Amino acid sequence: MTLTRTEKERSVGFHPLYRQVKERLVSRIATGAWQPGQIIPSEFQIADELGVSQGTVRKALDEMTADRLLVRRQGRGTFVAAHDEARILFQFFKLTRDDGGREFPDSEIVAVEQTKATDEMSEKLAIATADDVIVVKRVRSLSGEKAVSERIVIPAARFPELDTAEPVPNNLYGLYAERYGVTIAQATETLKAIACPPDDAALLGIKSGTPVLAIDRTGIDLSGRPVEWRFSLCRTDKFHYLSDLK
Amino acid sequence: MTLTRTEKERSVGFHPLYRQVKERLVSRIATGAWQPGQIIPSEFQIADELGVSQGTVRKALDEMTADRLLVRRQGRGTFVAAHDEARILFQFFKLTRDDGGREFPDSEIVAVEQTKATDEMSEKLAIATADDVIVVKRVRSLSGEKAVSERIVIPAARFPELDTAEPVPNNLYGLYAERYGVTIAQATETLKAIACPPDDAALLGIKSGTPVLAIDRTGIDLSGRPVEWRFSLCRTDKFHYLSDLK
DNA sequence: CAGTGGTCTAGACCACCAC
DNA sequence: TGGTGGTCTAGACCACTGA
Repeated sequence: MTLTRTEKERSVGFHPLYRQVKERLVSRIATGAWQPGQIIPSEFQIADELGVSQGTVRKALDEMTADRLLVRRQGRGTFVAAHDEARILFQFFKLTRDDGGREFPDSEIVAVEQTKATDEMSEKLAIATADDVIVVKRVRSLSGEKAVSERIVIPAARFPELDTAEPVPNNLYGLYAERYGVTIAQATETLKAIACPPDDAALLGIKSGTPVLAIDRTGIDLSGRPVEWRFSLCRTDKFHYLSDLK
Repeated sequence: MTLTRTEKERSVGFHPLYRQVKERLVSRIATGAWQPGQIIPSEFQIADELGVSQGTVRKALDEMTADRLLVRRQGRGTFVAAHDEARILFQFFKLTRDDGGREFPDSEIVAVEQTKATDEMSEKLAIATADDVIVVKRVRSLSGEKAVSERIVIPAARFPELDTAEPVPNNLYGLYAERYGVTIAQATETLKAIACPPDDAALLGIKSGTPVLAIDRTGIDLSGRPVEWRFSLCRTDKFHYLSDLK
């Protein structure tokens, strides 16, 4: 049995067994041993393998479910959460039509290029200045109406050939997960109201200077490292950003 | 023992024991039997009283802690969460200085009056048209700088004499909880970028038409009913709205 | 030191699903 | 009908707090 509480661990800092189990299981997702959508072994199988009780495994799985890393289905099993559109709509896409209808946005790619990171980019992504980055610019629509103009910056080292290998899909987080094994586990967004610059105004079909919602998002992976920097300008004349405070 | 699973309950719809326990304990907070900041009985005491095991009580308390209704302190006991400034700062006040410093805002009251609800107000608060409401207008500052101009609407029936009995405090949610036994458990916010109207611009000391962040918030109590409607205009030249996506 | 919450275990039974 | 997750229980022991 590898999972145990040694005297040293006990003295330095207390890490409950179920957290050690959780760390192990998270790393199985992070390394790709467990793929998105795949079923994982039953609680008893994991418990036997790690030499702990089923209740301890359950507590680890419960936390991972709360973190949206797993999906449990009674009677069927436990599955690695996929970055499908339904999940993204719920977790990451907060812009909604004013009538309340929620839908996954369409995307129209404006540009994809690989360049050297600016100081700002390298700081946001915690990489070295002038490291290669891939920059995607696109316009997103809701119900056929242009709603968002955004620029997405990702480190080229973690996403080789994303700019050339294929057309950039609508669901980027799904691509990150399936093709590159990178799971966006959480994100931090900073919101401001600004006057829309001319270039984005032209893309969105609105007048330059119109107030728009500026969203500055940093996407974080399973190990807590920043993976993506995204800057979005959103029309809010017919749409709004939804924030639930709980 | 009052908590048990009868044949009828079983056939109609399954409600696990720990949820029944939770409902009971939540209602103790809702009715004021347990006051904010007060310690509640130990897990074993509650278990004995309700005729269930300590593990079942624990699961109910765990959920209530996740809902921020309780605060657990190892070695000391479990306490009813108070609407103190630290909690509000974390849960409800999302506007932050651009340098990242978080602080509880000061308030300067502009007007307090009791009037008849407009159609919009009565819809937001789920009350009858022309029911009495209390309207508070105030300007809030961060680091001494005016940041928010807002209007708060609450039903007069649930907050008798709030407009006259005392000066309106900075921490409104604390007043709701302590004086009126109304706990704001969660809120829904809708965000838009708009051009600042002249009146609010004057209050904030900015030019009319400047893009500002408009926040439309509905505050919900423990039973899920809307209790407060709040409309805020926020300067975002030196501040930003923080949203964590998890 | 007593009392509280936190962890871990073991076992029983229920609800749900697929075969 | 067997296997999965979900609930409930009982008991042991650990970690933390305050008197």
